Amino acid sequence: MGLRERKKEKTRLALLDAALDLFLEQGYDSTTVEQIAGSVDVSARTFFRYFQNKDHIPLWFHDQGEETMRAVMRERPADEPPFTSLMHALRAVIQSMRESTSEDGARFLKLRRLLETNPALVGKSVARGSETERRLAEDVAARRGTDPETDQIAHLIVAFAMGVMRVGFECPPVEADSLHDVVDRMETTIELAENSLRPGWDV
Amino acid sequence: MGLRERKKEKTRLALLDAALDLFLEQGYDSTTVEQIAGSVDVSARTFFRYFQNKDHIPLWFHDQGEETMRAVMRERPADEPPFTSLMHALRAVIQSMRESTSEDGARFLKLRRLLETNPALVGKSVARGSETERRLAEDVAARRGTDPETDQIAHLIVAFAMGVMRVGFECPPVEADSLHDVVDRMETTIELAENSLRPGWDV
DNA sequence: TAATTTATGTCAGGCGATGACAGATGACAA
DNA sequence: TTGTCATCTGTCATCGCCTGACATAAATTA
Repeated sequence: MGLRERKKEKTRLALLDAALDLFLEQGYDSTTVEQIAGSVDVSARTFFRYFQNKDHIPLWFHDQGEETMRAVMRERPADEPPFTSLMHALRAVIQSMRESTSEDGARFLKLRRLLETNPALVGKSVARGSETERRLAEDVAARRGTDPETDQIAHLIVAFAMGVMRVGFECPPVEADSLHDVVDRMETTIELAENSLRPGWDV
Repeated sequence: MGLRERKKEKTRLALLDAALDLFLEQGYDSTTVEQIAGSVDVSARTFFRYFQNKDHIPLWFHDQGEETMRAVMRERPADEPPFTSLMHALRAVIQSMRESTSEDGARFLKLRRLLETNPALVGKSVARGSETERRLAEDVAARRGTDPETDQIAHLIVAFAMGVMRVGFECPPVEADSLHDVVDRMETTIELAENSLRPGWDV
């Protein structure tokens, strides 16, 4: 990895951390992009070269999560019920969080604190999830050998799975959460969901 | 109803219709608030007195839907399983659509066409739904006599119900959809969901 | 070292959104 | 009808997000 790439990665993380800290200090809305960029000695224009827009700061982990989930989905056996595969994918996401560096873990916890104090951001996070949902529905439909446009069951499977994910991450909104707690709770939520569904509903 | 109120309602609908038509003609992003306001002979500032922001145009039906759902939820018997009540509430929403004026019906169909051509708007629509979801979860928790902050099942019930709603409304994205088709499909989706869940899961 | 690629800063500008103020318009009572 | 009051509206100024265009500086490659 050349100097150029290392510098870029460094700047990206610096912007991310500066933004998260500023958001938590003085609120999301009252923090301007100029402030974020300024505290890393970078122009505002450059900020937008690293993040598509201001919202992408609190949503950057979504991209990681989606990538992980889809990768796992491709690896699961083709004859496994899709919802089961999705739950495995979910477990993989939290597993990768468990194995993440302490810096990434800290970022995630900051993010959670940010989302708890700012419901509007939860909405934006969910909005981003809807794109993920569409892509996952395509994956599921492909596995089921159906048309992703018309296969309601495929969409329902994914919608339920993402619902499980959201509930696991967001509820209950513990104040001083540890990464470990989040992970454990997700496991609980998954079991709850699996017990709620009729066996074989997603074949 | 005085002249003042009638005028306001007229302006609101005029803005709504003008906006929807412009969005469909030239795209959501390339339509400015100034254009919308201009085509109704109103200042841009006034637009923002009728709609909180540009996004509220495609999301105005959400408010109606949420109101209907929560009203139905309050009327359902307290000992009915919450998910069942939510499905009744969903049916009430589409029933109210069935009974709506032809103008309102036309607006809804325009909206659907708009959402189909603009995935980003689906995201924003879902984002708005997340607030609804939180409020509904509080209602469900209240009925279950639990703490809405910690009752994961309440959140899961609502998350599943809203998933059913989204799938019913959005999938499949029929080109020239009639209001009747949308309504029928929602009924199918509801039955699909009810058959997927284990009886008594939501008590 | 020279040539090429890529990242950054600066500048100008559009668009969404809000506060403040003044003028127009409908509501209402004398 | 008239005058008062509440409310709606337009104008203006301003902020913040975001983008395109261009020049400069830095890293890569030959």
